[in-house]
Amino acid sequence: MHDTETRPRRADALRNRQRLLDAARAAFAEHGTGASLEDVARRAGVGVGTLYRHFPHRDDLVEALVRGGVDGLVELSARLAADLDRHKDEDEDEDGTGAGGSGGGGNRDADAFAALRTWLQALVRHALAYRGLAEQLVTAAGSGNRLDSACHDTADAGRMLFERARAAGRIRPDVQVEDAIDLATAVAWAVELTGRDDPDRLLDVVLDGLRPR
Amino acid sequence: MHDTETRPRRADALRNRQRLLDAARAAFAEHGTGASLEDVARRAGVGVGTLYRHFPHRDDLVEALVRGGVDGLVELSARLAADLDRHKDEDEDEDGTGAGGSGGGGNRDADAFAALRTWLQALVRHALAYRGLAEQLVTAAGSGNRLDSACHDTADAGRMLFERARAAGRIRPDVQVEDAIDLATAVAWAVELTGRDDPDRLLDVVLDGLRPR
DNA sequence: GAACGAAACGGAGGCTACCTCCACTTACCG
DNA sequence: CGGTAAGTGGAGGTAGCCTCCGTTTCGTTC
Repeated sequence: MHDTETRPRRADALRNRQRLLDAARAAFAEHGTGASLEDVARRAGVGVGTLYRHFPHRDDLVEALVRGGVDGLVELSARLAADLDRHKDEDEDEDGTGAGGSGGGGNRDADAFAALRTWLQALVRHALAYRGLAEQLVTAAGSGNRLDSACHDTADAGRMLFERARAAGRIRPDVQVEDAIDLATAVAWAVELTGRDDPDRLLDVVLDGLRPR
Repeated sequence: MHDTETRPRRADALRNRQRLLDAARAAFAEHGTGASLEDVARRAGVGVGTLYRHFPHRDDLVEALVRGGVDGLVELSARLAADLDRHKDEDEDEDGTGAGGSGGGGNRDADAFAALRTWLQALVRHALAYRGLAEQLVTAAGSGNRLDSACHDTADAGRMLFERARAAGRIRPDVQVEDAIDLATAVAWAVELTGRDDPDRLLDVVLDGLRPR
């Protein structure tokens, strides 16, 4: 194994890192993820060199700001999946049929899709946190970036719900998680650029499209 | 009325304009619509000043390059609509029922939707002509740009087919043409950035979502 | 075919942003 | 304290944007 011996960062470094994050949050909120990095450094009261030391690429900065949101999505997915299991157990307790197959149980199947829906809505909201973020996210996916790993986490979280919905027979057979996530992100992008007010209507169209006919 | 007395452009101006368009086509093909305008001027063997004289904004250049495609979309829409009318007449000749209402005639209704599908596929292909074009297009829509008018033309062309499909009962009541066009463009965007090979599969998901349940 | 005015040209120059590099400062440890 | 690795800052090179205006060229008129 590699020597991952990591001694604690110096106090000033920690302080500056935090200042940079705060400054970036403000700058991105104002100008989108494309905001000037020199401006970020200026707001943080720090030289550009320091910024690039802490965050070599813009994506690293974006990742740090978005990390919390990603964790939230992962957590949400876990919670929704757990709810699904709980309801499933209750169903079995209540009527004892071991019917199981992908054809029948209306309520539970509907819930699997509803859970996916809830999660994808959250994903869209997440991608709308900053202007330009949606683009940043799709671009990062598969680029080995720091942001890329965030995308992986998101994709895994989504997959869990997606496969349950699929097992419940609520997903077109020719569609993959990646399709669902990319479409949701694309919806966020469209909403962002056209200044629409309700992301969910567009997303509902996509969601309907995910279902089999 | 205004004095729109327009005397013919000078020969060198015409020549340079053409060179700029050729250069831009090449540069955009290579680097997307975000290509360096100085590079475009260089390729055209012309000073930047000349470029900006002919095309004050990047959008003007994009619009000029894309005009042909837009006209194609308008034409396609007209042709598809005409075909729809022709088949409708034939149906009436064949079985004489004036049933008309939006509920029944399977074939004709399906055709109205198929026509919309064909057209939206063409729209996606159009938005994929250059990297970055999809974004350019949604951004321009509603900005009074030169490109904006191209978007209007496109939207009008789409509306014609869309409303026929709606009249045939093949469209969810809560969806508008703009939604369909924006979603198609968003699909183009996603395809562009994720490097997918077949735009039509993603688009089919969206198309299914446009239909009522 | 020379001369003239309008039209068109070109590119220097002033911005802003990106990112690197390295001489300098500073926190931490002994 | 003093040594040193860790951290800092910002000058400077590159590139792209767009404007401005002195110079060139076209087309016309006599």
